Amino acid sequence: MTRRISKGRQRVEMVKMKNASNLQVTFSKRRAGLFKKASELCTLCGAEIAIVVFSPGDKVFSFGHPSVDTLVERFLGRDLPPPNNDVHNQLIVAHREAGIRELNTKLMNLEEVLQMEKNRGESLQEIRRRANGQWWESPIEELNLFQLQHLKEALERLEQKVEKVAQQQKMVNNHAFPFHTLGSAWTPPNCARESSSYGLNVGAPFANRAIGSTSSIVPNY
Amino acid sequence: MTRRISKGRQRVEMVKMKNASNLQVTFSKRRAGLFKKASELCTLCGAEIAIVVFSPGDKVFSFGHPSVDTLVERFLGRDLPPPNNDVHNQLIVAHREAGIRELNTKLMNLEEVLQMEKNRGESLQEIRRRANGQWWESPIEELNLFQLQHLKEALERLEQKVEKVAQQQKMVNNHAFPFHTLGSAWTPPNCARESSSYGLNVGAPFANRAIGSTSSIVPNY
DNA sequence: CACGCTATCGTTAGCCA
DNA sequence: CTGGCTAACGATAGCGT
Repeated sequence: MTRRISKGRQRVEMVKMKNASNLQVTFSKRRAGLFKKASELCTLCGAEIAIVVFSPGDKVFSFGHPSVDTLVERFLGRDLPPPNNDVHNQLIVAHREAGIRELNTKLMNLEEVLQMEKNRGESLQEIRRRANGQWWESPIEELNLFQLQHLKEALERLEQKVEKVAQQQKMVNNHAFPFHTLGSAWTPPNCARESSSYGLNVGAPFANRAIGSTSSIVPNY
Repeated sequence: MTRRISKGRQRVEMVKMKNASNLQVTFSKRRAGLFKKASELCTLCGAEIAIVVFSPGDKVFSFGHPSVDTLVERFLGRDLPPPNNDVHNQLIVAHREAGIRELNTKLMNLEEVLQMEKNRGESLQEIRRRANGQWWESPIEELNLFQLQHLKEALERLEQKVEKVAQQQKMVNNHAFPFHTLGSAWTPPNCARESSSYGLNVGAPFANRAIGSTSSIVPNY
């Protein structure tokens, strides 16, 4: 402390942005911040938000609540009735009349984690897709296996994490858990969705299982 | 000041969220903050971001750089080559080697304004669309005229604003203005784009002119 | 390289107009 | 309801590890 006493680094007007690697770090951090903000807005106000980010290196990251596709489709004109309106109303009502903001905050944290995993998974998929033209047609079963092992590990860790916090929630809350938000952001591992979901129409093997590992699977090349 | 001295409102763990109207205000403010963050991320790191927000009242707001549709289409698998890569590289290079962060900051402010106008326009369009089922088939030419007058006024004000700041930029910068970002966020008034752009496929008359007025056109019913 | 720390800022809830 | 103000809080750039 007191390393740079008063007007230390001072972020002059905004940041210094030294070089490329620094820019990459900034990008990652700010992207995380953006997704966190979006998550907060979702949970706090009951909004539905989809975000798609293309990094300068053309990697893709996305945030979606309840899902990017759903919202994009709605945005593209399909006026399908506001999907889970009942659930949403429940959510908002719960927000208004119950005093369980602590639950809310913790839920936000949870969803934040889930989103980050989600986006990691997506970028993994996207990176692999972009890395070599049509990798899914070549013999990469080993690689798949290797990464799938990491994926499985990550999923298990994540599941434990979720379970743990969920248990704590149960402890705190006397009634049934009023928030159904997790269900929309989290697709169970054995749930088979149609293949036109996340990175889609590339025919990617483990498409639309938008969950990734906690680290080291997605390099930032 | 000193009204709530030490632990005044204290935002206990996070916000109080008294009632519905308060929630609405919070939603608006935080949405603005989210878009600002996105804009910053775009300009700072040269990322391309699309955001679609559905409010609890099912109003739609969107942020897109360069445009929501472009990014959504790219996200939906069309692997069209990174569009204006040259321009983007110029941007990044300029960011790295030139010390014109002041320009950058001002540009961010400009883009922020532009985005807000953009989103106002979109939500206007969306609201009118949702308000009565198929309003574009009824005789609303007067209304259109009325709103178009406001729109025109707003556009002119905005244009002056942009021109003014652009002039200032020219004054500051000895070289050619290196940022081409505005061109992508701003579609000139007389530019005719195809009708499948913003709110699209609803056949809305002034669709995809995603610029709105500065205020009072979009009610928040 | 990714994560933790911290001073420094940006963001925002609550008001008020 | 939009915009401004202020205190409090959150986000984050830089740096260690």
